[in-house]
Amino acid sequence: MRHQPRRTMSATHVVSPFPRSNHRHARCQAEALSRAERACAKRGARLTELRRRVLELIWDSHEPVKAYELLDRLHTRTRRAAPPTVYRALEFLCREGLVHKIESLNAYVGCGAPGHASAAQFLICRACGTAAEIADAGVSVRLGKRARELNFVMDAQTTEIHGHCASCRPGRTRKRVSA
Amino acid sequence: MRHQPRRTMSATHVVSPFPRSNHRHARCQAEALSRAERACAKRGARLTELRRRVLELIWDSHEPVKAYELLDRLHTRTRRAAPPTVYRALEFLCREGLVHKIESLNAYVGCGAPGHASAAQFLICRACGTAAEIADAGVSVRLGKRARELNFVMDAQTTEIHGHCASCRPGRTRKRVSA
DNA sequence: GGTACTATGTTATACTATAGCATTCAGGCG
DNA sequence: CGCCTGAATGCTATAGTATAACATAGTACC
Repeated sequence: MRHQPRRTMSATHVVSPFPRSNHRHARCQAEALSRAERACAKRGARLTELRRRVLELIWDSHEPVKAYELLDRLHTRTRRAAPPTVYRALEFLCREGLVHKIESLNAYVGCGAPGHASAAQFLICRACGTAAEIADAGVSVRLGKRARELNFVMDAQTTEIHGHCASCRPGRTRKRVSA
Repeated sequence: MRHQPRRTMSATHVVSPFPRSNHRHARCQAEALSRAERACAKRGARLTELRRRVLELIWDSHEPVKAYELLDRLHTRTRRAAPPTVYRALEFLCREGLVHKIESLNAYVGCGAPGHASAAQFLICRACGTAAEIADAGVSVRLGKRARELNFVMDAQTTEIHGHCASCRPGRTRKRVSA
């Protein structure tokens, strides 16, 4: 679990920020994998070679990836993977909280804070495709309150925000972050 | 636009409540259609016979409907509709704010308050499938604030909550609402 | 009536996801 | 060790969701 340095503890964590153009993505990806290793070890979940490879492919960038793109990139010299292969790996990774599905895109993105208690919200740039993950407890608590008022028992929430990130604001020269 | 009677004006509207088992759905549906007629008339949008029929089918219940279910129900004695027919109608209805797509279900549900300014949130019951729509300005404003902190320009937000509605709470005899 | 535009029809196909069954692999246990 | 069991993967087929591209028909406006 990674915390941003903040002056005061707040209810909002930026779990996965929009990466700076100069960020060392290799390190970012390696850290994600090692967090995943540790999380699985702790829980006795089996992060097999295949699952690890899929997770690594997902962390190749900060853009949500389609299942069939993963499939294409999974092939070895000898053989080509079939859809259930990747969907099963994705199911595992989502179940273990290592990956989130972005429903509005039918795509998958690595979770910046596996094991994080509260619900996540995503900001997705229409221009560069990058997704940032935040965890604003205020939002989830408030949604929980609204649900309770309707006698609704909430067990999952999905919040996805589309728009333009700082690097892709209209009027700015589009500065696509490579990873 | 329909407001619930409330003691105090609040930032949260229940746009489409979970219907009571005794609610007169025919009236509910008719009102939705007439709201749609008026909204389109005001904006000069053409609510054609086909589009109206699709909207009516969507309002046959408070459960989000799949595009292919609509397709099945659209057939006339003579001919069967093709996918683009229904997808185009759905595109229009969504564009005009008469229908919302529930991304996590790939399904479509009527909007209880076309023309409503702020973003909507949905509560969807896993048991009976019914979806309620609320518009909690607090949630959307807060998300907007979070976005701004990241220099993100938001232009759409999706919030979907899954769980169990009052009629389907565990321990209660499941009381499925017909419409 | 002609023209431009919008809407619908139609065929084909792309994209997303799962069912069902065979095979392989890892770990527990006699 | 060899057997058993359950989990993981391989594999084929198919279900489910959505759009491209082009033809035709309806509508509005002059």
